[in-house]
Amino acid sequence: MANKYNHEEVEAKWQKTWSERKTDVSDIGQAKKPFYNLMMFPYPSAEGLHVGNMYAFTGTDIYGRFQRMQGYDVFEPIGLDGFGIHSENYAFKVGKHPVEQAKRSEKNFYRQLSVIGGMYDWSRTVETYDPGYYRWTQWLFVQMFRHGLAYRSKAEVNWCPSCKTVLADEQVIEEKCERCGNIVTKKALEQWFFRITAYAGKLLENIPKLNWSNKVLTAQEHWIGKKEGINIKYSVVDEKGVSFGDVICFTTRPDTNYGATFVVLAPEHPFISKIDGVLKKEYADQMRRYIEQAKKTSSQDRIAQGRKKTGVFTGLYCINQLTGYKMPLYVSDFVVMGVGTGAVVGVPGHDKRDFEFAEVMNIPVKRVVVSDDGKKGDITDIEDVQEENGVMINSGFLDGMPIQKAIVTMMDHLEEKGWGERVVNYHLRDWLISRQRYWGPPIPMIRCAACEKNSKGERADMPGWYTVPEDKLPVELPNIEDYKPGDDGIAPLAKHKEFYETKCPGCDGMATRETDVSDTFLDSSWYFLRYPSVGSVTADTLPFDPEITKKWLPVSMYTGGAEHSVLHLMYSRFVTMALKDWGYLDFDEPFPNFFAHGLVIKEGAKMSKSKGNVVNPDEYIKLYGTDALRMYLMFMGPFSEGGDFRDSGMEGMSRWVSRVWRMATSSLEAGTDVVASDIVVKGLHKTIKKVGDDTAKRHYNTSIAAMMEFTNLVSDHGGTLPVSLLKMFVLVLAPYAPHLAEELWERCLAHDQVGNQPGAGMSVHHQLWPEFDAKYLVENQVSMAVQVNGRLRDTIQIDIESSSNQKKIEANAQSSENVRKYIEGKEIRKIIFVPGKLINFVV
RNA sequence: GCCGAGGUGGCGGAAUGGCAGACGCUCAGGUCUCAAAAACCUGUGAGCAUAAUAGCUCGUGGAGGUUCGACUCCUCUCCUCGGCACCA
Repeated sequence: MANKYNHEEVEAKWQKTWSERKTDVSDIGQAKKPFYNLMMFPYPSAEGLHVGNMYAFTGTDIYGRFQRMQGYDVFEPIGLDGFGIHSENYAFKVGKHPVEQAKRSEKNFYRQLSVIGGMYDWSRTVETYDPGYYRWTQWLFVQMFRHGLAYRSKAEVNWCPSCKTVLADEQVIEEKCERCGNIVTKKALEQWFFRITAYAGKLLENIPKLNWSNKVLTAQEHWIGKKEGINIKYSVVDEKGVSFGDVICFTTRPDTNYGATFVVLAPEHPFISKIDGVLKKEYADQMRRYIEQAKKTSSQDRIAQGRKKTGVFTGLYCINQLTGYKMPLYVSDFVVMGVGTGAVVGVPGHDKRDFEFAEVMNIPVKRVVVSDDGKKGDITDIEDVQEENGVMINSGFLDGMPIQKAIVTMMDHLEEKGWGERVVNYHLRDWLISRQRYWGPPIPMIRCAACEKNSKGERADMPGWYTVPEDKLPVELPNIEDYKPGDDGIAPLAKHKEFYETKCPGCDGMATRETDVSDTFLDSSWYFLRYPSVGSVTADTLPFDPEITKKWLPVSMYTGGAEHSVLHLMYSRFVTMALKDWGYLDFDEPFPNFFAHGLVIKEGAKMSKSKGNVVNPDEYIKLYGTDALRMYLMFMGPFSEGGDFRDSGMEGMSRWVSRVWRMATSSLEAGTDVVASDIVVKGLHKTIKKVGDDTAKRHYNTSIAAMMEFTNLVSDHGGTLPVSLLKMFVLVLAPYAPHLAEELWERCLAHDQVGNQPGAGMSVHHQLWPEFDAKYLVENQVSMAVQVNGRLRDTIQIDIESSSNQKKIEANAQSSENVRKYIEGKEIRKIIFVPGKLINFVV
């Protein structure tokens, strides 16, 4: 059965051969035209490689192989993002120690990755849980601290009072603990943060320079969320006019300030502790009770429960200088401390949330006349509300002004008067690094109580804190048995004296190590810098080699899922910018080109274990082969959109692979006897062009369709090709079906030079992409559409030379019986002529 | 609520403002076979109509508009999916 394609045999043969011949190992040092083709790091969290991973990797790999055939030295690395909560949770689930499970996952993942046909450089893998890697993750933390970008602050964590444990967001399901079902509350802990907000401006500013899809760029833009506004200062008094200091409110709409009727503070606002002792007892008690209550529920929970906004009056007032109005000062948990200044000036006539509060608290509603229509200037339309409540109208000096102009005018006015100051705020929050968990790199910090007392420390603003000296890195994660997250939000490592007891780098006295580990997003925020340097002479002394980095970075093309639009991509950009500012890099954007691929679904439904419709690539590879699966995945739909995996479609692709095999083998058997018709030669050149153009654009589905059209054409014209043409087709096929193409290529070479076994350097994957000859793209004859009033009435065949001769085509078209039927006896008012395309008679 | 993407045959999906439905699946019929599978061939948007695979009408979520001509551009609208969200 020489004519039956044996995918198992062929694919195994080439995987072995490529590995032996180091076909895909990049020459990092000597490369002339480096092309760093990177896909997002997979995290080996579950049973193994998911078909979604394979989809992403295949789409990336085809691009890498195509670029290599364009003459680039392509480096396509692979590794595992194996630290972090996903891997840890999976280890718990299967009852294995995370260290042990990591080894098992690694083995299984690498086995699967080695059979999906990717051109991975297996000599340079990266695993985030490898001490040789996380040593440098810790080094990065140390740099952040030294440059003032790491600091400590209180932050809320999810807390299950029943399990007495900290939960990750994904373990909180509908406000309940995923394990015991109890309501999850919030708990404030001192934790480490990275000051990513210091780079908010730069992160935003660079966005137009990035060649990313709009979707991802706008997501980043919104996430950074630049807001230009003004901080307005209000003096606070009691009913007798005694001064209590100032409260500052941030607003983006100062033009509505004539309508301001109240001010609200967040429960955590520092002003509250300031006034607590001096307030009238009745107000102070009420306020304390309210704040106590508010602390127990997070704002997300309140929204989810649809609770009405409520608050407490402090007995104090803020003076609105514009109107002289005494605005009552409230405390309410709908105001969030982390947003703006943590204090809001309430304009119920122009803001829906302010209105809701005013309604409940019985606060008057005033509206301001701005905007061109002279009626309202508004974010939220609450006209109907206005009628019911008989609100006051206040025009002020902005009467009738367009909103944008009114905002600027008011800002100028407030600044002139010294009542406010223009500020820029961002939605972006600082990056919470600490995890009260086991499976991550220990944060490389040491705290010394003695130094703290004496106000000594590595940084003046953080007494008592020292970084672990660089030559003592890594701080290795000890292999402990009680690795599960424990009581009272204490990290597992905090129960191990032998781990946390250490000497103070400052005073040499007794000190303790930080026992939280870092966020898994930190691991993946710099891995792309490590890959090219793996195995270099400097790999043990530097996180990344300067020479190599200069040559290979930034990443030429980054491919991954749009679900990482904000977090991973933002963190990587931030880390890169910081490293540049510290002098380690000479570029500030890690991924100038990023392609977001779509998601795979199964028979119209999302894949999930509970539905039992998860596609395991292993089974399909066994049944149909890697190449057929690769091509089917790419054929399902546009790579940018994802696709619907259907078993019947998989069968179809498998059939086509067999057809290609038969076409090729029978062509080789027929040998020199085959003469290709013009139409086949033309078809081949058209296919080369089409597949080349579409692959570059990552329109893999239409590339494959074009290849199918070609094999259909061959089948209609004898079914065989001369070997010289077959070789060109095999080259076009190579990025998509690397094993099949390599096998056919070898056979073609053997056919060309009988008796000479092709050598290692002859791999189809080291060949250049075939050039099409433009002369074959030109048709002798074109078919032109003949329309009457825009409706198709006939098509005519015309020589290419005459296809732009309007006179001739008019005559030709009018001789058509069907066309005559529609124009006979009518006056032709106009003729639209598109050379080579159509002619349209307007009657 | 806000932002983004998208709605095309039985299905997945093709179409620089110029012949809608490429390619594949499905289904039906046929060839081969004792039979089946595989393979190959033919057909497959709906409707009208025909000796005819001559021709006609409708048709890209819906309603309008621009245009000789609209899946494609504009306005409004409905629905689906994804992201963000008391952001002041």
